[in-house]
Amino acid sequence: MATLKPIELHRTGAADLIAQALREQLIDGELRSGDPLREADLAEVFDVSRNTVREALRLLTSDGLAVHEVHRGVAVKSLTVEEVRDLYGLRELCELAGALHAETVEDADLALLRTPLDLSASAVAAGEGRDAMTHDLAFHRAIVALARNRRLDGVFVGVLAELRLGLALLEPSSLEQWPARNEQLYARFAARDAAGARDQLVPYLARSRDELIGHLTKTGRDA
Amino acid sequence: MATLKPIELHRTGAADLIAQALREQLIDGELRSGDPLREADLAEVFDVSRNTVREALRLLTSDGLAVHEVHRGVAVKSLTVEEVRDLYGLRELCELAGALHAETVEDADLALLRTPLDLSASAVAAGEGRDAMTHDLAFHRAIVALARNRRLDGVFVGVLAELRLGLALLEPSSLEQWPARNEQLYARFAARDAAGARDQLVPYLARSRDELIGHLTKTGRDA
DNA sequence: GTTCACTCCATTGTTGAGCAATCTGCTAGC
DNA sequence: GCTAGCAGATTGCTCAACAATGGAGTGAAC
Repeated sequence: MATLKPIELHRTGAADLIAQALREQLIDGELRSGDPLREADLAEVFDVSRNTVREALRLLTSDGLAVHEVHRGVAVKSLTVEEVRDLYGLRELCELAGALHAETVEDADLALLRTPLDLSASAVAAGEGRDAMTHDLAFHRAIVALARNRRLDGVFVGVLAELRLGLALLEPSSLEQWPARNEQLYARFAARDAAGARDQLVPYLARSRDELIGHLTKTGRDA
Repeated sequence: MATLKPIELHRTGAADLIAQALREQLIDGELRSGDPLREADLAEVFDVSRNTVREALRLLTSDGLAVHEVHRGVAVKSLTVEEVRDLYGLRELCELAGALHAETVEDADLALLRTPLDLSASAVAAGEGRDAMTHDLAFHRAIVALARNRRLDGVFVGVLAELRLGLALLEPSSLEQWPARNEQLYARFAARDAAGARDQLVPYLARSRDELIGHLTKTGRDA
């Protein structure tokens, strides 16, 4: 028998499913920063036992999406300005690592950059803020993936998930400028111009960071 | 009353304590890669309930120190060659980010580099392999800390913990060359020479990586 | 002798109830 | 107004149970 299915079946238990469901709600901004995640409530909502909920919450906290204080329970994480700065610093590191490989990018890689870009642009056009952001971030994930380092990809995914906690609260209008900027960035990759990509990326991220920080300091202490 | 204690008491529950205890055993190499972590056994050893053990194991797996397969339980992670390569890639990124700040390093920072260096050297001289490695890695953590990005520090700590899974199996004799190389690296920082630090660091890490990979491929498939 | 099917057992997945510890908000007393 | 202390709510952890699954062993069929 040939090795028919090298793919992992990826079966998951209830705790993982619940953690995933919560992750999506966090990312969508349905749960606001600071909201408490009460075990009993969640147990009832998802119709599982409290123990299972606890496991799910442990997963979320080690993702950095929630914080856990002993005897006070778990709450949706609030990003401080400091943390946003650090996250963007790390994000820059990841994306620059990908941009380094712009010189040797292959056509197949280029296609992987192109697809989310188009999806993001049409989502913006359609006013679908959530999808627009999802695809925009997928574009950036594709950039990081150029480094061909899975661990790096994992770090980046974590960074984005946490950033999205804050990004979800931005005005939808903020998204409108993204497609054009992403397009410029893409052009540098298509031209195999690593230095150009780098020079494009750094101010791009700085602007995005400052926009988020500005929003945080405006609407309240943290978010 | 003045703000007497701004420091967080950092109280921990049983699950965290157990996770920490296991982490230390993993780092010490007392638990070999692939060893199963059976819930019932651990519950008895630590004298806690199985549920608490489960929570601790969840923490370990999300640290990347253990792997979890549904209905098959948790086992100490085995590093593949591929993963070691990725981990070192990420490690390089982190340390280079720190090295970038060599230009502006302050005397206080320099002291933070110096201390673990000396400790490591004397541990090597005393033949204390485990301590030598601990302090050696603390030196590198201090390098990364120069970037003043806590999130980056966190990533780096995770990378090192995972790497240590494999490093623990190296021959003690491998450590003997480290102090001299660390000393050279330190000299570059003391001279505020970022480019020099960079040029020192990259081959340093490459050697370390290849040593570990060589050991892995020699002693068995993975470790 | 190999292979397949079946059974049995160890282990994990999840539940539900229960109790101690701790936090929080409220009330009573000064 | 302030503090002490008293519920009520919530978390931390335990215990016992049972279902689901995986793996090892057994034995029959080829």
